[in-house]
Amino acid sequence: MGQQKKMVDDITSMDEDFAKWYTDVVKKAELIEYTSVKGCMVIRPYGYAIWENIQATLDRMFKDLGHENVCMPMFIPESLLNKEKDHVAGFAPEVAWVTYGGNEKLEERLCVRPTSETLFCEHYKSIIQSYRDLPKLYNQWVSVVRWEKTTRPFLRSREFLWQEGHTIHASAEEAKEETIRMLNVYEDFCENYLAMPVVKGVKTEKERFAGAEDTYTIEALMHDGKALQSATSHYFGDGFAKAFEIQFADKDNKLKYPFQTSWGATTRLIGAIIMTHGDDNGLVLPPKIAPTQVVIIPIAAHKEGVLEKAEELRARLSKTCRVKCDTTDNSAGWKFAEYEMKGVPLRLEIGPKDIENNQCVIVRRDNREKYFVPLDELETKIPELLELVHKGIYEKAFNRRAEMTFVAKTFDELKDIADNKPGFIKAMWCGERECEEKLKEIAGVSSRCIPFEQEKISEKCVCCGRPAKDMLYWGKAY
RNA sequence: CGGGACGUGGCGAAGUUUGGUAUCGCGCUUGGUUUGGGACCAAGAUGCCGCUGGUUCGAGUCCAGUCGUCCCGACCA
Repeated sequence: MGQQKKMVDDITSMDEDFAKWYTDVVKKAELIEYTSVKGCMVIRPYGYAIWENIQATLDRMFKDLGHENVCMPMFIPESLLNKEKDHVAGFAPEVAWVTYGGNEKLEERLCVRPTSETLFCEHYKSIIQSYRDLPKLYNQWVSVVRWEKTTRPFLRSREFLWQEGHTIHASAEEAKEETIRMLNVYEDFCENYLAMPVVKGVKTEKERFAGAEDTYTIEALMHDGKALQSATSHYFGDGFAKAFEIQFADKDNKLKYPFQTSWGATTRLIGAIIMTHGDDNGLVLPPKIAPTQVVIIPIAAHKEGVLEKAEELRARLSKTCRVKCDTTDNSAGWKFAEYEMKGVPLRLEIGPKDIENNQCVIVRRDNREKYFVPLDELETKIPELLELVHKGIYEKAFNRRAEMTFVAKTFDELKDIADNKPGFIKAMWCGERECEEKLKEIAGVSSRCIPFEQEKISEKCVCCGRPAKDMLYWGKAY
């Protein structure tokens, strides 16, 4: 049997210190361990299993839309990184460089990829000649490195795992469609698999990805009222194609520049799950990505027949769900606390009394509701309960977001909300960068996105009073 | 990169002011009793006190440097 480590120290409560609560959960649920390199963490089996489930689901969604997986190198020569000037300006400050190979100093230093646009461009240039070669719908699952100054597990590490999709199309329209299609995939995934409501929209020019024409985002609201950008999708136009001289012969036999997109989601999603659903007892995992969906706890396991029954149920239920049976000799109470901390959606208790009545007790992680379930109904009841947990945590998150979303019509209102009420602020904006910067500087909020679902809150910009263009979500962000 | 806190068995801490035998709780090992909300008894094992140098008869403690971690800002997935 595995380790039987005891977690006697309580998790710091969220209200007391949210940041401490977060690191407590991350450590005590055994998701990560720190290493000797700042910002580089070990993702432990339980944490990695969550990522594998995220990965498996997204990968299937991508492939259903015709995307293919590839794998680019980890190194980018400096000259290649330098080709698109906005792009390099955006990333240069945070790249790690390789300057030696063995004992030899390299003639040209290599950066460890912070993102792979340049590599994809170089590759596309060499494989695309004709419109018949388009589109290419590529994706890769790799890690990237960004030398961040401040690091936090999952939310900001120097190396992180992600997928980056890179597509290239014959027309701008097709590329734009792809950008939105993938944004919708992320929204679908967050809401229906992670039970996490998101706001979908486009970034302002100031917040745009380096080298993109448009950056689309889904923004989620964490328990403490801070926003988290959970995935992005970029439309590049033909800017990269021009910088990298990618051209194709179209049907009319004229050389044209193709249009590109890129889109990504990272291990940050695990941080989002923790901070969206977690509570003072620890993690609460969305059933669809929980490594263990049901944990069986034998009660009075020394009594005759209990362990056998528990094991029999485990074998039976493994066809229905991801199930685990804890047969260690820790006390039942210890196990209850342990699996609550690990966020397992359902706990199944089976003891002598239950066996006598041919039933078991099932307890939901999200609200601790208790169900007595006849053993022969488990195959139907468990999927139902998992679905209820999914809906329960989605609704809780949705309602909390609604309670923490405020409307500001004037600068003073906005400042007051920003200072006193954590959450999203909806306010009108004139479109000027100056106002955006002023709100950041004076109220401490950044623009999260211009949501697709617009509301006309007022006619005037919340900052300068001039005629407003759009309604924006503002907030403090991770 | 600025401001703050910190580094002592696996984990969490005390000890540092005033230099003098390395402490406590948890975990771990063995045996026994327990088991429906973090059980108990007994016996054990585990320390380059972050690292380097200095002061001193003697340094976890004082001095200098260095590395790293966490939190709050600025920047970022």
